[in-house]
Amino acid sequence: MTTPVKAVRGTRDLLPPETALWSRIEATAREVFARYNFGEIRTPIFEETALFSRGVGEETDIVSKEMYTWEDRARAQSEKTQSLTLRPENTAGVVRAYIEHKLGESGQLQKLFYIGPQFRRERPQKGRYRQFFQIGAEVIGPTHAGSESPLRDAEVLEMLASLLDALGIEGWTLKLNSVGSAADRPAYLARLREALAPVVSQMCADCQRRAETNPLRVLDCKVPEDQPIIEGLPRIADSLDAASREHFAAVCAALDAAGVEYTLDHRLVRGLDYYTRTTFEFTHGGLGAQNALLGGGRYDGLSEAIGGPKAPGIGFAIGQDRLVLTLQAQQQTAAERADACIAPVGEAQNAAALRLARELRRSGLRIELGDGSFRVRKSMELADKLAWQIVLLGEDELASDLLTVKDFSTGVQTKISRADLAAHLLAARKRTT
RNA sequence: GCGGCUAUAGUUCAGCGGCAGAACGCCUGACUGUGGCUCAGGAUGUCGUGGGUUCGAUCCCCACUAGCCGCCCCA
Repeated sequence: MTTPVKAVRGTRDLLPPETALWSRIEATAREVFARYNFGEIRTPIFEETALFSRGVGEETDIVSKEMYTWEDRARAQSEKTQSLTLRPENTAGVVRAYIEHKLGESGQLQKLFYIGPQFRRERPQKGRYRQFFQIGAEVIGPTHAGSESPLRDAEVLEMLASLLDALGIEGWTLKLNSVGSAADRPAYLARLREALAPVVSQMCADCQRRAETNPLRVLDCKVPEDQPIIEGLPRIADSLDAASREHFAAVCAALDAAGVEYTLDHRLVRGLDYYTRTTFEFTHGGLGAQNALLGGGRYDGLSEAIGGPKAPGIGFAIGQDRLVLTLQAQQQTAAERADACIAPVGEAQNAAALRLARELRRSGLRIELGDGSFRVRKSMELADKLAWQIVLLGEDELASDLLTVKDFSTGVQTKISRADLAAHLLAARKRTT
């Protein structure tokens, strides 16, 4: 026997009943996005590698070691090979599409959402997969369309709070920070390096490494002994120019007015180079080491970084896998039941049963169809597992047009005329769900 | 990429250097057109893969693979 092929590391199959939860999350997200007047965008699963190296940043972990990249072969002698990459995130692709289709020329703010798989070659863990699913949105446009307005930041954050509430996620925390403009960043980094130089030798090994490779990440360190040192380091907030500071204050004021709760976290640092000014993360305690439900921020210079016009924007990506984990921990998902199971009593009633099932399904009912080769006892057992009610279809029923209907939740068995059956089952559904 | 733990029935998990186990689930019957509760029976495994030690390995050792936990990073 040949060895069976298995799903590759870090990927998995999603099966019922879990997929019902995935669908519900997507449906809720679409509803909420619609209320904020966002439209859907679908970008390709793979892009030119340069999009990510220039957009996300050559030095980020994502680009430097986590991308699925390959050389796509040339089709003809005259053609060159092309370096392609499975998208590790979707913001760069959306901004690429924004530039390519000259969406900025409309003069309108573009409000786009996406739902789809992303790929990063990390070591898999709970809540961290190599193919994972993000639900995200971007607000982007020319400055005169209001894309830089702090009100946009606040609206996006308020929308996220509403979405998590609509999904039934309990106990989330919004962490908020401003990492400053493209101009603020180098100035702050210089100050940070200066402050780190005399103290870094007293910090943990990770911090000593981070001080070299990515000093911002030192702020993220969780080692208790390092905390007093980190508290003494310069804060990003103190290095912001007046415009950034004012912008961030306006975001906070709008959130206060809307009644969205948040905590300021001056150490919140994001791992993608394109983030500027407002950055945020929604976390949930139940997720363990991967506690970020979603993350995002402003990216005022991304369009220009990949060759487009000035197009400030703000966006986020939600880890759908992590929403599923959180919701599963809150309430266990039960298999969904059909409204009714049509059970032909003998094989002679099979054809009539299919016809009845067709009628009921056309009225919008969820119907399981049994088999006349089953004994009634077995049909009852089966139906009780799959459906809320059973409709027995035997010789008597067909002759009289009065069908035997039993409701498993009450145990009550009645005779219902065929004409009234659909209405009866629909009414029962309102009670049971 | 680094460190640790784990891998046995469909599922959750016991187990022991000498015939492979439980619970739940599944199938059959008691009950030939009535489920749930009960009772009686039954089926199910390359014990993750490959090597080694041993008379003998599911068990001990090594490697690999995968999952989980932590680091890193992020969604």
